[in-house]
Amino acid sequence: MPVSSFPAKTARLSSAAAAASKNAQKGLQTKAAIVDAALGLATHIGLQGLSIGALAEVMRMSKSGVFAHFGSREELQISVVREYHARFEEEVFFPALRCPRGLPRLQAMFQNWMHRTSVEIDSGCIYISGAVEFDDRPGPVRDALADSVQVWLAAMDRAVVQAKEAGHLRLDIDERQVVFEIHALILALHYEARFLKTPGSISRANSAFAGILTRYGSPATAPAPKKS
Amino acid sequence: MPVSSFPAKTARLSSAAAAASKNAQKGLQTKAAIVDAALGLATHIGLQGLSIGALAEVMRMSKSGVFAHFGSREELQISVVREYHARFEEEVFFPALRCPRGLPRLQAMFQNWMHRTSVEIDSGCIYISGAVEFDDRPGPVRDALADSVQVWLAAMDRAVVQAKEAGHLRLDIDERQVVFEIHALILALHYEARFLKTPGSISRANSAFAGILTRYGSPATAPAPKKS
DNA sequence: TGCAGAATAGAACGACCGTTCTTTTATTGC
DNA sequence: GCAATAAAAGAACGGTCGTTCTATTCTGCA
Repeated sequence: MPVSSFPAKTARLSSAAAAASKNAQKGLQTKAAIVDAALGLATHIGLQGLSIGALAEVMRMSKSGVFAHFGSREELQISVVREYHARFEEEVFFPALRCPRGLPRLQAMFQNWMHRTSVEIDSGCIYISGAVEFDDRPGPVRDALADSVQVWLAAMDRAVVQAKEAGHLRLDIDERQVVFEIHALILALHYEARFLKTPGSISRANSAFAGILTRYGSPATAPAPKKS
Repeated sequence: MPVSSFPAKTARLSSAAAAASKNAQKGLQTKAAIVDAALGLATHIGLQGLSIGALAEVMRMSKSGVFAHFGSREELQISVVREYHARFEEEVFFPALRCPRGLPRLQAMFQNWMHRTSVEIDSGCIYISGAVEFDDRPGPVRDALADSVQVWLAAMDRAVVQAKEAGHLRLDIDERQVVFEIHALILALHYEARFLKTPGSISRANSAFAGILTRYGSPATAPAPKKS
């Protein structure tokens, strides 16, 4: 069962689904290539820093040629957010679903998230940069960003609940609290490694996660060993 | 002295040194008022979003009138970072120094930090927005930002070491690890409260801090009670 | 009071921005 | 292969940006 049902209206249709349903017109694959390049730019310089002129230069196209695919800069930004969302799911969430419910899946989700964040130490993360850029700038871009993040955090919530149900985590804990603390580690890793360039941040995030599992782990179960 | 030749040196001289040496001329208090307004703007829209035109409008001055005080936009941004740093110290760090070393001071530092972050849920924090805006944009603004943050994190490090020396925290822990986890809570609070508008984030950060103290607290001492 | 020098205003610059409109080129269906 | 249509280019727009230059106003000291 996919994690997201809500953003799939029409624009999501035009990016992924339509490419498969109808015979792929030229324009759609060009648009996909533009979004891909735009995502590459936006991760480094942010959604606000993303300009159509710079994007056109990367694509070796004219500004108006790029622009025509989206109709507005805002729509371009939303397309980038959706593409990022899709890749995040593909890379972090879906593979973890193959692990059994409970602690194994929760650990897989964190490990995949960590792996992606580690890569993003060099490239940047638009869930983090976008949060800063749009935190008091209401509008559809902000909504797309916030919705994507909420979907992922809700998936983490469910994983924690399942770990409780499986007896892997204590029953009296608040799953939101656990997810808050895990989310905090990712944010700190990004901040300290990408901005401050503090060495050893990755292992600090990992050992803090182990600490969380120990603290919230079911007393029946042995404290989760760090394996693999 | 013309402001144009080497803006970085002359502008810095005219901000701090001249204020102490000569009696405060008119221009200096105007400059201070500009920096104050600039800080107010930058916390909301970021250091990148801060434009001289908008700042001039707020100050009811001409663009060139504002500009002349700094010589460059970059120098304006640096002045804002320095002002933010000074206020952060004044509000978070210095008051905590009146608490005795060890756990009380560490708790005071965290509480002051939390209080400031709680206010910044509405106004924004340039240590966080600046990190995103300048994380791969090298230069003096980035350096000023990173240095300020490092100074504060180093002060937190010292507080943890002192808490170990006082026997309040376990001796085998890495102080950097503790500070990493505390920093993480602040970042998550800012993210979830300011961007996602998740209710209850403040108390989640507080209870996570209590958990950190419990986990790293000296077994000799009773687990730190949540007081005040 | 008057004058040097600082502080501010005003206009203009080149550059880039998102967007619109028109024209040309490429692709598709028959 | 040709017409219909989609895709891309090109030029231009009004706007904002940081910055520069010159002119004006204000301030402090003799």
